[in-house]
This record gives sequence, C-alpha cells and structure tokens, in this order.
Amino acid sequence: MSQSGRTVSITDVAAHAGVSHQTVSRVLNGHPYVSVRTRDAVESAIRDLGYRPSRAARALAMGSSRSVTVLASNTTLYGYAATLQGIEEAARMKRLSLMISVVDSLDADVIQAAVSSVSDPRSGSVIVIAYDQVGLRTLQALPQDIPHAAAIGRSFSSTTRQKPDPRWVWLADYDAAFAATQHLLGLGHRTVHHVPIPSWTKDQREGGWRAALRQAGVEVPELPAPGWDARAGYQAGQALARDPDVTAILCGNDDLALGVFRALHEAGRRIPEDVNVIGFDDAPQSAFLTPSLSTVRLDFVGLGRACFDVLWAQISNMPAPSRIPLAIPQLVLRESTSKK
Amino acid sequence: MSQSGRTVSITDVAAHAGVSHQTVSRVLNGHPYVSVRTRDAVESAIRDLGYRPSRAARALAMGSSRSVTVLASNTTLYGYAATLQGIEEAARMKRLSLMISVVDSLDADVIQAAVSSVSDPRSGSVIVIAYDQVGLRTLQALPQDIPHAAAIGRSFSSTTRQKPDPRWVWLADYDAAFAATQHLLGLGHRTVHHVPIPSWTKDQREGGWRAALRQAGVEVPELPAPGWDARAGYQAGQALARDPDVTAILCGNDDLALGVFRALHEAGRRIPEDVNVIGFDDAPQSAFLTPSLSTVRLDFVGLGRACFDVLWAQISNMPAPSRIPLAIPQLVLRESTSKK
DNA sequence: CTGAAAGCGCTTACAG
DNA sequence: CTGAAAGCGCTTACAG
Repeated sequence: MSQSGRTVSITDVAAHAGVSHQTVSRVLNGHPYVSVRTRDAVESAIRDLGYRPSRAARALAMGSSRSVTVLASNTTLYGYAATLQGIEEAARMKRLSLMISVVDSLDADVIQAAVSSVSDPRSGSVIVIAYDQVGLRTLQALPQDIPHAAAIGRSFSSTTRQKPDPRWVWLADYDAAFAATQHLLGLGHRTVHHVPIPSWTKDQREGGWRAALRQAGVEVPELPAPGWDARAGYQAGQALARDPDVTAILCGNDDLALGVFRALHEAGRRIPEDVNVIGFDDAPQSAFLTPSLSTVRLDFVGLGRACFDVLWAQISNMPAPSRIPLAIPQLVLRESTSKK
Repeated sequence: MSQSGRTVSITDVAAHAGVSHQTVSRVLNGHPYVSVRTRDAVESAIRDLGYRPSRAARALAMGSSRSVTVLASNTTLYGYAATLQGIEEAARMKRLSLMISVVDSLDADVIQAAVSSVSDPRSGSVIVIAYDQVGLRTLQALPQDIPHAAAIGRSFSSTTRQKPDPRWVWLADYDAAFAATQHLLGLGHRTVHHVPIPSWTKDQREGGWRAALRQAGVEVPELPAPGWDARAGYQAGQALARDPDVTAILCGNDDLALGVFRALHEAGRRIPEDVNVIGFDDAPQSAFLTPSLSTVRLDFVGLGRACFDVLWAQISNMPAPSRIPLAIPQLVLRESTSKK
C-alpha cells in the first residue's frame, strides 16, 4: 500500500499492470470483453497498490453520484428516526449512498443554505422529511428541477381542495386522529382533550381530533402548548390532571402520552379508571408501559421506503409507482383505554 | 432557469456574464481582487441561469470533498441516535457534509463492501460507531490510512493492558456499571442481577457489574439473553420476576429497564419496595416513567462531538485535542431505587 | 483585476 | 479484446 505521496489512481494501477487506464476502468466496472489474463493482472495490481476509486471523479464522469440527501429538522424523534431508517434501507438496496443534512431553524437564510448545498442536480437527489414547519419550508425552498420526494404529515382526506404533489407521501394522520377521537367518545366521555405536537395546517392530527369533536357536537377544549417529548407531555398533563372534567386525552405522540401518564399519576388520577389516554405512533416502548399505551400505529419505516420508491422512479425514469402499499394507521387498543 | 438540455455549468455562467470561467470561480469562492462590476455581472448571471455548482467537480479539483461518513449498525437506538446527533451538529458547524452508511451484518463481505465504499481517501473521512460487535469489526476492517475516528463502548479502566488507539473515544461504561452495582449493594441487597446489552469484551457494562460483585465477594448471577429493546427487557424480566431472590436489577440500558418494569409489575412485584432497578443511558423518557427510573447518565451527544473533534484534528492537520471534555457518567437516582 | 493552460481521476464512445 | 481521445465541471498556479 503506497503510503507516501499522493494516493494511487487508476493510472498508477494501469502502469503497474502494464495496461491502459481504460482497461482498468473496464475491470472496475465489470465489463465483459476483458481477457482473463488482463483481468487478473489488473486485479492484482489493484490489490498490490491498495487502489480505491475516487467517488468524485466517477461522479463527475458519469454525471451523477448515485446519492440521496435527506433533509430533516431532527433525526432522533421516533417518527423521524423510523422514517430515516426506511429510507436508508431502501437506498442501501439500490446502492445509493445516503447523506443527511439537518435543518433546525426557520431562518430563511439557514434553509436557503441547506437547500443550496444539495441543489446540484447532477450530484444527487433529495428526500425531505417535512413533518414540521421547518421541513415544509425546506420543501418549498427546494428547486423543482432536482429529483426529490417528501414525507409529509397530513392526509388531505376531507379538508383539502388542492391536488397533492405526486412526489409527496404521507400517513393518514387526520383520519387516524378522527377515528381515535371517535373511539374515545364512543366510550362515553363527554369530550376528549388533546395534547398536540406542533402543526401548521389543520389537516393533521389536531385537525382530525377537532373534526371528530365537532361532528359529535361536543365542546372543543383549549389546547395546551404543543411539544414533542415526554417533558412537554408532563407539563401539559399537569394542567389537565388538575381539571376533573378531563377524562379522555388524545396525545399527539407516544412520548407526550408517557409524560401525561406521569402527570396523571402524580395527581393521583388512575389510568384508565379515571382518565383514558391514547397516543400516536406506536413506538417500540409503548406496549411495555404500565399501563400499556393504546395508540395509533403508524408505519414510518414503510413511509420512508415509499418515499424512496417515489424518488427512485424519477431517478431511474421508471413510471411512478401507481399505488404505494402503505400500512393503514391502525388503532391499537391496550390498557390505557377501556369502557368507562 | 434553463429547463432544457444539460444543467448549467460554470462555463455557461461565464459566457452569459461575458467573462472567463476562472473569474466565475473567483466570485464563487469569494476571492478578493474581482472588480465590483464583474462581480455583479457574474452574480446576476448566476441568478438568471439558476446556476448551482457541481460538488463532484469541486471535490475532484480540490482533492477532497469535505465529508464525513458515519458507519453504524443502527441509527434508531437511543445511544446511536444521540451519538449521531452530536456528530451531525459538529460536522454542520465545520460545514462538512454527513453521509451515513448502515452496516447491519457480521458477514465479512458485507462489512468489506461497506468499508470499501468509503475508503476513498481523497473523498472524505469516516467515523465508526462501534458500540457493538458489527461496529467493532467494521472499525477493524477500515484501512488505517483513511482519516477516521470511532466511538467505542468500553473504558479500559482497570482491565486492559493494551494502549487505546488515540482515534478512539469512549464513555466510562465499565466504571459506571461498577459504581451503579456498588450503589445497589450498598442499599443492602445480597446481590445484583443484570440484564445485559450485547457485548463482546469484558470491559464494558457487564464487566463493571461483574467486577463490583466479585469485589464485594457476592454471588454473580446467571445472565439472561442480551438485547437492546423493551421487548428483550420484558422477556428477561419475566424470569427474574419469578425468582424471589431477585431484589436488585441493573439493566444495560433504559429500554431494557422499561421492559423489566413491565414484567415486574405483571408479577405483582413493586418497584422499589420489592425490587430496585437501575438503567443505563438516561434517555429523555426515563425521568417520566412511573416510577421514575434511576439510571446512569451518559453523554452520547458529547461523545459524538468529541469523536468529530478527533477527526477534525486529522483533517485539518491540527494537533490532536489533548483532553476532550466529556461529561463523566453520573448515577442519577430516582424513584426506582431506594433504601431497602 | 482577469484570461489561457493544465490537471484532478474517472467514463464513454471510437477506432482498431 | 484493448488503447488513444475527449470530456465531465471545477480549482489552482502562471502570466499578464
């Protein structure tokens, strides 16, 4: 392995093997029509020299770099991480390399900078995880001529008139929240309270909850401050726990529900005897909480894969996948809800 | 924005602005010595044409691509995700782009393939998250001449003779597990049981637990099957819950502890009255469980940053950071432990 | 302050 | 089956 000087290039390999660099390129790319002798010679030269091809040079010559960049405001929250996992698995299958760029500010310059750095249409494609407002803005700032797809957090089910972009993929949040709220009302609660995740349109989880209440003709309670994690759920839960009228709570995700559990427990209110709670996501821990958490199972990994499929159709010039088989959100009933 | 034909290159911009492409390159890179008129002309040409530079071409010409690839077997488990977050933040500050490549198999060919694809020494650097055996193998397979760093899961504290590689960074798992076990013994338990995460050397969490027991001269119980998630903890916990001799359990991470909670609860054993439980990691939910979970706080985000710092020293040819300020693991006592 | 030249390391036709 | 040529889109000296 040549340690000194510059790194070994295809030309060095060629010289070492006594062939032209084009021939080396051929064996590198598994072309047919290379004699066995030559192939062997090249391969051992590669080994001797410890040659590793330059991705940059290859990308330049081929006009594309077989890479996807994921743009997201977060990579650790359950929904984001699981979506990322789905994208990663799908990208790996197709041998695309995965880049990730976190955009965590609503500042227009920050968003613009992030978008610019991926906006080289020769060098790749983009997937935006647009579950939050930063994500949505990022998606909007993305030049339309670059191949891309997006996972978004809405369903368009009943509220929207505008046609969704065919490059967008989503889970039916709205419908699922609607159904979960209906389920709680069906248990006999006078109304259902909600601890929201941040949202920016009315056709997401919060919207589904609101619509179900309105349809049932019941009071729509005030909302606590939105948040993503257990701490936010705990804080929202403390106020709810004090209010004896609160008997059913739909949480915007399972982490919030976990915090709500804690607040209710501290206030001496039992779950499910005094208060019913439903979460959202079905995170891996939720089935093992005490009480186990009723929740809406969302297939984020599948969504990530679907997102990649949409992207892949553009990259490979295949027809867009007509219908992506996405698991329907499903209400999973466990111990935290029960007949009242 | 030119939609038709090939994408616009620096040459197109030059022609449009009536200058040479070198001059365009100068304004692109913020060189001094460009007249204001020229700069303006170029900038408006860039805007008119919707020009975006080619990363590949730039990388080729400059001889490096300012990127880090993270190699990890998982991106969603708390420790991994938090480490990744630390790396990402640090890389973003230095304007390096972040690639991630998941290696989830011990198969030598799979590992080799992953390593080869990042082993272009011109095109970047590598960080390996080597908390598990796949990660360790990946690290071992990595060519030594490529700039890299690794986050590993051991402490070398008392058991190891060999010098650690200066490119490795770690949290003192062993010491923390030792201390946590001692704490439980100090509460009066006859011994401490352990639910392990998978490990491959004896100087990790399991090793620290074992050493503390041995030092105290108490029985070292059999281990249940290792695992990472709540389900694994639940399964291990079911057997432990049946055994009345089990009064203290140290879990390899907080998700395992959450599953153990559930199993104990189902068996009618109270925490902390009947059984004390300590977790590992201090995941964001752990403080909000019921009972709240005593655990070892590990600064994974800081570890990720430290890892990047070690890498950055190599890339920028700075002297290696002598001592990386890493938060010491800290035993956080909450409701799941108490005087017996 | 600015242009002509050379080169980064590959791949893709084109000839043989 | 294999080599000589051209080009991918930039940057970095080198001359002016």
